[in-house]
Amino acid sequence: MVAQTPALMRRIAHLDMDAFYASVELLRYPQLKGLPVVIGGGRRREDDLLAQVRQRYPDREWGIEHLAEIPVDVFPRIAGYSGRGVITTATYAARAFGVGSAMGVMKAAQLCPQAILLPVDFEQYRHYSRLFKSIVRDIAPVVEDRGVDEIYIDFTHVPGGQREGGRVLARLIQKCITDATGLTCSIGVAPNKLLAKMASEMNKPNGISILFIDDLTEKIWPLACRKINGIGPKAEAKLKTHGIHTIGELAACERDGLTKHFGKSYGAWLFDAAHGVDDRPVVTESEPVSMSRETTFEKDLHVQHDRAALGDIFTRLCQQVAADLQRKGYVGKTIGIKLRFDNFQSVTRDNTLAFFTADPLAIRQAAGQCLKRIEFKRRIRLLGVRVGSLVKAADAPSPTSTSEKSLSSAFVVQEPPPSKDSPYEQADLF
DNA sequence: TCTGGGGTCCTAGGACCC
DNA sequence: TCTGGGGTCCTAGGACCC
Repeated sequence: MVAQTPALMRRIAHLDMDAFYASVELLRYPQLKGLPVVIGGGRRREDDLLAQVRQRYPDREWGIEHLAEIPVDVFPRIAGYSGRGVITTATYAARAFGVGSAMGVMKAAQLCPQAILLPVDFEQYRHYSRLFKSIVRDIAPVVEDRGVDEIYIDFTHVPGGQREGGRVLARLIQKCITDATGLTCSIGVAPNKLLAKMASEMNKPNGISILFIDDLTEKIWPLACRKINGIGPKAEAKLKTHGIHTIGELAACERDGLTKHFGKSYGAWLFDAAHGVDDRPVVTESEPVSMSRETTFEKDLHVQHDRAALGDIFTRLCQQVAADLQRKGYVGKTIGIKLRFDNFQSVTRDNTLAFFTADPLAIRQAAGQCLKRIEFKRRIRLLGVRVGSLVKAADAPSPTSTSEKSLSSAFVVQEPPPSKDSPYEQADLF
């Protein structure tokens, strides 16, 4: 006798933390609640808050345990900022002024000069990221990571995951996260990831939206095409040239017409997306494909004039990416560089080695070869180093193995020659 | 007032091998 | 003399996402 499997509806949730970075900052600085606060502004250190408050209010003790008591007027205002950088998150009070993520800080300063500007603190955000994800996994184990503040959750087989289309479980998760962290999130539950992602945006902040496939025409089709995760600014603009603005208008297109103008693969995907079709599973584990480090300079640098500075930065990026690889236990064999010129044009070069490595010297050498293949006509704004074709260090073919003679010799040949000053000294770079 | 840093995936051409 | 395809790897660029 075989147990009868109940007919389960596929229910997928998308969970999005509300104004995540800014909300985490408000946990430390509750005195900023309700005020316009933006996070971002590049690497420039803000004035140390405690030093500032000690100077301005010298009549009492100020320690790390008093952060929540620092008067609001001590916090740096965005109007005093000059330099590069973009906003990563803004509180809802700041968003009311039109300030939003990915906006240049200087533009935000014009829209809302009184906004408080805080530097990013990834340590803190990672801590709360791990915390809320572990809370969710304790309730519903099938979770796909989509960055620090977003996840997909498969509700289908979770006890209670079917009740009210997922609303009951969504409410439970929302409550557990808020009780444990003080942070709020928005959750959308739908038949698939595509629709769940759109649903979670419908009722922000601290909202829940439940979507069934029958809601498609009423709730999805009136939305702009850009609301579909996977339609960016380029695709949106191209769709507009065909008179297609809403998802409903996209759904009215013929599949063949879309594949003709947008390519076989993307065109077919557009058609499916507009009809709410998406079979992608919730993927709980995945291996990294590449790791990289890049930096935008405070000022654009000149290849010859700033040669020494560029060389130092280049070496540091190689060391950083090597340290990342080693810390996480990966090695790679495609070493690449990325440059952005002052006109924002980007170029990349890469170089596939005969061996896997996580060694800063080997990376620096291979990346140096890439650099030689670039023609420098303009000042440089950004430099990056990337290592791809990753495998787990433990799974990598060993260069010393007797059965891998060719790899072994390649490894030796590629080792940069030792130098008595710095092992990174290389006259022909930059 | 120009536009961060970390990723993934796709395309398209060329080399090279069978 | 003319004429193959398929498969895989590598490289460069670009769209998109968080």
